[in-house]
Amino acid sequence: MGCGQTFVWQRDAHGWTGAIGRRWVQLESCKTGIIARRAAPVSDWSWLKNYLQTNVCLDDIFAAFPDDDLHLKAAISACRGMRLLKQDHWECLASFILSSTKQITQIHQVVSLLRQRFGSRITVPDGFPTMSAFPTAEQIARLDEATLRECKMGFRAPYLLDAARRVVDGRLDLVRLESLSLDEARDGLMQVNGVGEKIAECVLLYGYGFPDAFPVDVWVARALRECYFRGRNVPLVKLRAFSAKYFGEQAGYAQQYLFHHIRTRGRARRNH
DNA sequence: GTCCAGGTCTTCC
DNA sequence: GGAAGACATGGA
Repeated sequence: MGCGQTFVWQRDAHGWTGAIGRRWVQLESCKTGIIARRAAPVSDWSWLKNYLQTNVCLDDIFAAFPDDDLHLKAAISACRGMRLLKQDHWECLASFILSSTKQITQIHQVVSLLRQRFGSRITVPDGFPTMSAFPTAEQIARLDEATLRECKMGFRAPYLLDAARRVVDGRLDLVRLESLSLDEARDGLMQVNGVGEKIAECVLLYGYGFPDAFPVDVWVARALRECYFRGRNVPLVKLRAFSAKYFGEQAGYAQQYLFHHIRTRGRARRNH
């Protein structure tokens, strides 16, 4: 949950607490799997299984990676079990619009402010802090730029507003993108002001499950240059072209493991 | 105080 | 079509 795909989960003494849609959830890993707790008893957990993509066999994913890639092998062993999530389309798009040139801790802050101020309150168990859902496109579209800027999102405010209004008035049909090819879906998302190739790929990977979406951000670019180009300053377009060919049909998973590995490795170094 | 962060857009050549 | 600068905010 701390792997940069989503910005809603908070770690506490019992694991991770967050909301999937309007459902408050607490997740705790144990030897046999994951313990999930909700505010009230439930019998149907299919929405959580879908979110966590528990039906995906990671060994099959790893088998599709390039043979004998020691960098990928190291990244996998550093965080074995990490999965790509299947998030809500709108929440994912909105969150990544807010992500450009912001540190991940700051994205969490902005998303948290947005939820608190404009999202609908959701039910939490007694004794737990209040929580709100991520505001819908309709809730955002009703606001103005100045109000959004109060959530510390700066120049990204008009971008978020543009996205929300496109979704509300139908110019952007987020459901329809599911049935398109990766290229077509990416083009669709990039109609939104403030959504470039990188943000579009993030949404298509974390919100739609396109297996070969491959966001190249500063971290992934750093990892690619270091691992596959001997640290040379290879331009972004060449890195993208290389990735599209090299990593294969499960490139998105390769990206996520490389991203997580280079970030956590850097953190470990700084702590020494 | 300075640098830079899960980028993108605009301007200028 | 590619390089350079602008854009808000705050963590490190």
